[in-house]
Amino acid sequence: MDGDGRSPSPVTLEEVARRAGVSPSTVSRILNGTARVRESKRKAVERAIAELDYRPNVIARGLARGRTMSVGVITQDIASPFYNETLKGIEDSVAKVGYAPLFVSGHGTAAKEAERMALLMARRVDGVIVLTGMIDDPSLLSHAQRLPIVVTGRTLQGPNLVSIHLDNEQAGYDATRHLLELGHNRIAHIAGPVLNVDAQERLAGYRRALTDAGVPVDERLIAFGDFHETGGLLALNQLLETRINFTALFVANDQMAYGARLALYRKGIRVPEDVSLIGFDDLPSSLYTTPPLTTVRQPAYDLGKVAGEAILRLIDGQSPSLPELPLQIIVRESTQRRRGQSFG
Amino acid sequence: MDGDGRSPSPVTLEEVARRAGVSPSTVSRILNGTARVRESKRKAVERAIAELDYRPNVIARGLARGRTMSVGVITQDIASPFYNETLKGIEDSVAKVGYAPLFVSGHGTAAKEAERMALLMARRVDGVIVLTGMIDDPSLLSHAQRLPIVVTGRTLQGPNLVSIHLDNEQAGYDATRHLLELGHNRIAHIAGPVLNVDAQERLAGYRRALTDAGVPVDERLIAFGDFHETGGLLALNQLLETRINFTALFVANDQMAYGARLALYRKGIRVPEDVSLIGFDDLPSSLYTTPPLTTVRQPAYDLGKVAGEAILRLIDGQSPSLPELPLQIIVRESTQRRRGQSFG
DNA sequence: CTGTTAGCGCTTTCAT
DNA sequence: ATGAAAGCGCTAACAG
Repeated sequence: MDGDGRSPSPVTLEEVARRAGVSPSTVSRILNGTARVRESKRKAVERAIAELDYRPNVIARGLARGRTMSVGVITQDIASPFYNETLKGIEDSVAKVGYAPLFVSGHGTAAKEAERMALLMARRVDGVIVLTGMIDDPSLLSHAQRLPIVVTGRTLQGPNLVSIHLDNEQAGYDATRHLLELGHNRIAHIAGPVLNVDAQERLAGYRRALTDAGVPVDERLIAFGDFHETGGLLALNQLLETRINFTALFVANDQMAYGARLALYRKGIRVPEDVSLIGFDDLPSSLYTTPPLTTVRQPAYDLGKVAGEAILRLIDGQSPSLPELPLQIIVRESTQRRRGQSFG
Repeated sequence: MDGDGRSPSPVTLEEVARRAGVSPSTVSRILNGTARVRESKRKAVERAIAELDYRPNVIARGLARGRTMSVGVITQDIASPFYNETLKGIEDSVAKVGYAPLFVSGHGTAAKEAERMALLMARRVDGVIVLTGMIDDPSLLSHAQRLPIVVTGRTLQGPNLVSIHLDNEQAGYDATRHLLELGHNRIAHIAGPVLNVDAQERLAGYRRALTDAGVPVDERLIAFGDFHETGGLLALNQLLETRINFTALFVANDQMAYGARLALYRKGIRVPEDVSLIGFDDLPSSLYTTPPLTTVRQPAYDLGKVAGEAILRLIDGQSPSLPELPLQIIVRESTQRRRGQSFG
């Protein structure tokens, strides 16, 4: 067999026009609501469209209008459990007005991201959303000269560019504070990649909360991971090796928290009886870990929705209004009051 | 502020031609390697391209060639933890030859999928990959008359269409068999949605394994869920309510297994000491549950890779060769030998 | 080997 | 209100 039985050439606008006995421009006008058209012609055209099952060619339209009705989305990894919700939010918001998102993986390196950006520009996307990329600010600003950009996970202003930033520092502070309020004062932290801005901010919040509470920051209680499960597991083992005691643990994202939780399980250390554990992100499955994970909820879906709406406005030449996106602690069962002497 | 500082109109092929002192066709030929061109001209064109930082307009090219260099991908939910790996596989395989995937969510309903399919066709994608859709076979076959299609999760043959099917029945059999071999004979099953083919097959495998082993199938030991965590939790509670004893549990996917695992945890039923638990999919996080989950590994990434390669071949008018994609049991720590009298 | 000439399917002046 | 014509950026015969 030789799989061929290709398309009986799709119907074109011209055929519709011919069939309806009008000119192509009239059909176009009706399709786009560009101008008033006599009712009789409109009817005829609509009939022709239905009979022929005509579907406008979005590509051709894009060429003619200079708009492709598509937006690029650069992610670190399209398979990341966190960003998937965001992608969904983007899809939902842009699809509503006929836009299609083009998702590409940046693989977490600035070089790859630059390459992907070029690819998106070659496809003439009308705008691009960069989800916490590694690409540097100046490059972003320069790309913004050619097309609208919205970027998450950093604060950056510029013509044709908006950034959506969540207050990770404050959330890191709150997470740590939650632990402090439960009476813990030996609180370890598994941070994310050193170069990751979100990770840096969460760590800063952790330090500030400790300092504010008069608890000295013990650097030996801080380990670093890669934002993946393995990283959390490794970091926890490292923490354990230092033989420094701690009764609570703040992990910079849920994936690493899962890894840490397993490492704890292996050592027979119970959660939350022996150590309280708080994560960050609130992945869908964090509600179903044993015990369900206390964590900082990131509005992943809403983030996507807001980013999608923002890029649409930018494409429209308007300046988007960015609603506040709160980070919120979700207390579940992996944290509890410290047994023995209480804090403060 | 009014975000506008739009693109200084991208360089076109014609400008390159002018600058290099050749005709547009020559530039095109060089770009596409369509014909031999004198070395001197090639050099001149290459210089012009570099100087102008020219990027071919993929859209215009698509219009002219009748190929858009993009493939559509219909998923149930682009945020599903299972299919994300698959999407990545698709992206990796098609991006290699300059193709871009267009991911759209079918929301698990035939109607939505049909709408998405129309959308993809309006964008003139060169082919589409349907990941276990709800859309019926005849519709699929009919769409295949207009463009190549590869579909997963069902067996279907046709011109311009190939299906990639994994042997879920056998895997369901193997999973149950694993439990039987550990000495269990009161084995419950949480199945997926009744209308889902994969779910049906896994259930059939479960029945066959039991029957083959001379263990009567007890319908009260079978509950149904929605393939999400909640569904697993609910189904397990339902199972518990019937007060029928079981010492092992085969759950039709990992997400529901997580839910069931939490329900067990809440009742103080230990895994694997009191009940052995085996899931299906091998989601990345199943390696990090407590205890790590025994499950059936689905080659999600490879599935995407194979699907991507297949659609490319189909687009090329060739018939793809489909490698076997094995489903394999991964024994971890959530299953163990039944205590007390052993089976057989 | 290379330039000229038509389109690809649609939108958009510009007339009428 | 509507048709004719030009053009979006590129490719692909068709002639040389």
